[in-house]
Amino acid sequence: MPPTPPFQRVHRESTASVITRQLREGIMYGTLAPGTQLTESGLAAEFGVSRGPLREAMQRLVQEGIVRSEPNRGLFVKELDEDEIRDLYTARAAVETAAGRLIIRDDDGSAVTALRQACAAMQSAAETGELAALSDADLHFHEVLVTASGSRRLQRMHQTLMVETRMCLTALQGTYRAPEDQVAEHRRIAEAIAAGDLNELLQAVESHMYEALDRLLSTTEPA
Amino acid sequence: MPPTPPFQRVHRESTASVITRQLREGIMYGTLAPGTQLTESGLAAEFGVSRGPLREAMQRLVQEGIVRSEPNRGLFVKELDEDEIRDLYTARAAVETAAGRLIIRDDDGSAVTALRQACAAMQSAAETGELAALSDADLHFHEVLVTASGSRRLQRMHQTLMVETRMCLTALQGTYRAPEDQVAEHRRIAEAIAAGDLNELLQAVESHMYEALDRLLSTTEPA
DNA sequence: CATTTGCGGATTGTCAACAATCCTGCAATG
DNA sequence: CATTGCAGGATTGTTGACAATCCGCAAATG
Repeated sequence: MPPTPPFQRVHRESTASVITRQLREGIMYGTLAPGTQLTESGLAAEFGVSRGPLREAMQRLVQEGIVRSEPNRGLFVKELDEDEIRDLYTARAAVETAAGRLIIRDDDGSAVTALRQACAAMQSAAETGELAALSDADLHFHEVLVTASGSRRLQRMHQTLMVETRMCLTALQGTYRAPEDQVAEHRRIAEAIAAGDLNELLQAVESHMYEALDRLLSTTEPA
Repeated sequence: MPPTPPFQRVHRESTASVITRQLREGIMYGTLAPGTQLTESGLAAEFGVSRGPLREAMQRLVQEGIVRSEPNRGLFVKELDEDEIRDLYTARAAVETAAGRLIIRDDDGSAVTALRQACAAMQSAAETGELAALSDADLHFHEVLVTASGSRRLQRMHQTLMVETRMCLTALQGTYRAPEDQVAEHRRIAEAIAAGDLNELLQAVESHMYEALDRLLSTTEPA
């Protein structure tokens, strides 16, 4: 065989994958509001494909949990009530805590560097006052955290959870808070990991999620 | 409306769901060995359905991560190499630890009772020497643990992980160890939760997973 | 007037056939 | 002898059409 062929394998994305991704983004950023019915024939026409591939994409989204299927009725964008949001952040705490533990156990220093960089990015976004950028940097931090753990399964789980998180943020735009605090919370997580302090990590993640939850649910209708 | 109609709502399971479940079980218990190709036409004929529903079932399994899809080539039962197994148990530790934490935080006592019952079931299976029953009771314990946490997302994640766990156990039948130790490890987890001792819980789960991993990987080809 | 009953429209569920793609083996070629 | 080109067979990818199911609404009924 040729010694280290410098080409990367071509991989054409399947139609269903493309559709899945597009729909997912639409749901994430609110183009497809929660509760919206996703009619197969309509969407198939929009994407310019048959109903077959589209149905496959739907199956994936259903299995991901961001689309709800009512048999013989239709598919709907899942709505997140208060309990669901609570559960979402519980699950996030679980995954991100585990990721932090793995980093503490295995890291050679690169993970901590990446986390501090992510914090710095948040910091500069906070200073310039760009809230959209700050929000992106926020999510990016958590992505870095879980990616750096090296666990594919944690990454997969987290990806799904982040889609739902983005759904929440999109639905409730305008829940501002002091950007400095926001940065500080993340820095606390990063430094807990850097210090290898497990208990501090647990508390940092938990309180971070609790803060976010509190912020989200206070704006929701209290009914 | 009639006062409390004594009938429960009928809900027919979709064909894709039935097929998904059957295939999943087949994979779990080794009827479909890792690496096996799952040909659509063949399976469709076996199930007596068209390829449409079967493809949908496949999509679900792919998204669950227990079936691998090679475009234009086919679908294959996913094989678990050493790193995958390590990652699997890492993820399990993450989920079950989180479940335990939730129980410590929220439980009214019923969860602890259920866990102790599960331990008792293991104990009696260990005493009578029925290894199959012991294995079932083992898995049942972990199911109870996560179910009692009350988090739907943790449950969903765990379900997938347990399918893969069962795959491992099926593939490597005959990795025996002292049943008493096996029971003891679970009891340690249950009692850590009962005592509300977080650090003990973390260590109990971690060492339990580490034991299981060690047992699994020692029998694998060391290549 | 309240309840039931049947119809119309729309959507999902299923199917069988067609097109595109890929692997296998063999023969042709240098 | 290694490589290339080319059918043959098989499998997946896609499509459009048909059947089954469900909802909403209006007419019929007591």
